[in-house]
Amino acid sequence: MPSRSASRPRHAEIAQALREKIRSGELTPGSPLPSEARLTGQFAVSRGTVRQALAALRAEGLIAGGRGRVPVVRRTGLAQNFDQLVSFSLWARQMGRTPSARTLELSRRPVDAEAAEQLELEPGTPIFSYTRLRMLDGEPVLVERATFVETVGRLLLDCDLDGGSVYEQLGARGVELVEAQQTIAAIAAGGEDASLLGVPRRSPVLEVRRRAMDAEGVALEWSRDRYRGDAFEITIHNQDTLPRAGVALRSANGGR
Amino acid sequence: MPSRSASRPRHAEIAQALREKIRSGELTPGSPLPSEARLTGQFAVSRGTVRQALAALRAEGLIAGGRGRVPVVRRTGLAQNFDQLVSFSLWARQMGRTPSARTLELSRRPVDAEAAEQLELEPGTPIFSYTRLRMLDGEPVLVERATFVETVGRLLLDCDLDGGSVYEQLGARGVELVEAQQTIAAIAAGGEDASLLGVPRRSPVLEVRRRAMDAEGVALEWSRDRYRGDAFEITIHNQDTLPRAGVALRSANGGR
DNA sequence: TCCTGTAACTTGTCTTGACAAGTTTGCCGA
DNA sequence: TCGGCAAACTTGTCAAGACAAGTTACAGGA
Repeated sequence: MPSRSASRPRHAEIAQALREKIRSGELTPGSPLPSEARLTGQFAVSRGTVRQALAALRAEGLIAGGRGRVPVVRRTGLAQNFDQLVSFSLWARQMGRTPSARTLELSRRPVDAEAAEQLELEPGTPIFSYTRLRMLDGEPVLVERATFVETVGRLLLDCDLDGGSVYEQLGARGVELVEAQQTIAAIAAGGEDASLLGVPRRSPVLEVRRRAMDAEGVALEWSRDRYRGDAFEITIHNQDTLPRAGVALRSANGGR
Repeated sequence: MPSRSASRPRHAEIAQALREKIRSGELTPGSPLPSEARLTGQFAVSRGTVRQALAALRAEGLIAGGRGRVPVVRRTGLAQNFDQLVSFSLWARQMGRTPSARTLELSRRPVDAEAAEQLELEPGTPIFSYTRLRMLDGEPVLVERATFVETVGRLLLDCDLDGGSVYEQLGARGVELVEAQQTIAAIAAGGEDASLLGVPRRSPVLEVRRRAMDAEGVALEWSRDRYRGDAFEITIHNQDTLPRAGVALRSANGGR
């Protein structure tokens, strides 16, 4: 009977309210949440709605609990979002390092076989691709070879590739990448990568291949990033029986 | 297959049934699932139960959908549960390969400095550790150096280290690891690892350091796994703005 | 032919009610 | 004081129903 027309779903509001209580410190790790029955009263909703909100927090790993056990705060969730996960710039700034970039190439060309398969394009379809050398405090650490479908890639021409985060700039132009599949491998540095990164040939390099998609699951980007093996690690956090994980890049020698 | 028909929640059974239809190819990526109403009839449950099952598949990224839009299969999913994620044996069997193991060492000794920090133990506390060489179809691909806290490690003496999955065997003895933090790095193979894996020295190797915890978040295991770089990759799937990811090991040259 | 509006269908949200299964609490007896 | 047992409490599971909001299909008119 409540109008609630333009507002968000009730369960989302409740989840957000609880999230903020956790983030603000009102609920510290280890402290118990109110029981479902109490929350039902506090928010004046049915138990199903409360449970929907709690399920969201549980999926984020913010709370733990079980049958007969009142939910307990696990950690004060530091909001990791997609940008942070795949954006070198955002990550570096958050770590207190200074990121920079040098674009080595930006072109529009027919898609090659591999990218065609990953982006689900017909062979020969035009795409945009660039190669960038990324640096931390002036030291080269990453060679980035990205490929974008034409509709998105066209926007790259208006972006400052050597400036801020490409994802950020694309986001400002209405391109939202919200899902990605990434594959991590250890390879030996080839001649070009070795000289760009300033390491000996055949040094171990961390290769991350990324296929990024929009909300509909349409692949828009296909990239190969190559990190100096002596400078980078990738950490994965996963919990429960479900394969969900928080992923964070971490510099191996620098900040700990 | 374990009995499983005993008293598993109905929604879990439905989710599993749908998962298998997807994995078996009966439902291919792009094809629509039956509507909730139809599933309600097929499984003779209420709509809430069906939705609970679909929510699980959605969290795993297997299906997509939205209001008024019938769910659609996204991909034939791999990684399913924590065991698969960290258990070489389970993963290999599911991929149709034959895993085997050779235990090189198993000992009880005082904890070293690094493991003490990871396991949050006092320096000098006794722990159990082992080194295993893992093989796929007889070919060595992984050197595993694991450290367990004493209460868990003691159980290793009753386990068949060269037989099935250690996690499976520990699970049967009441030790449930449900959370892990893993760090992935590319390093050069040292002399010992190189000869064990049968690759040249300084070959690229994928190192996975793992800190595994029980439901209360207490660290029970600290391990360093080293995979042949030419044989293994790790794939991460993450979606939404939330840091959830499906993680699946995948053989680079062999399987698939 | 093209477009538009409506009806049917589908999923999202929310409620109420019930029982099962596990945990916590506190009382009582030894 | 200690141990065990039972009641109270809590979460997990499931049902049935109702309405809102979005999508699809189709008939009919311009």
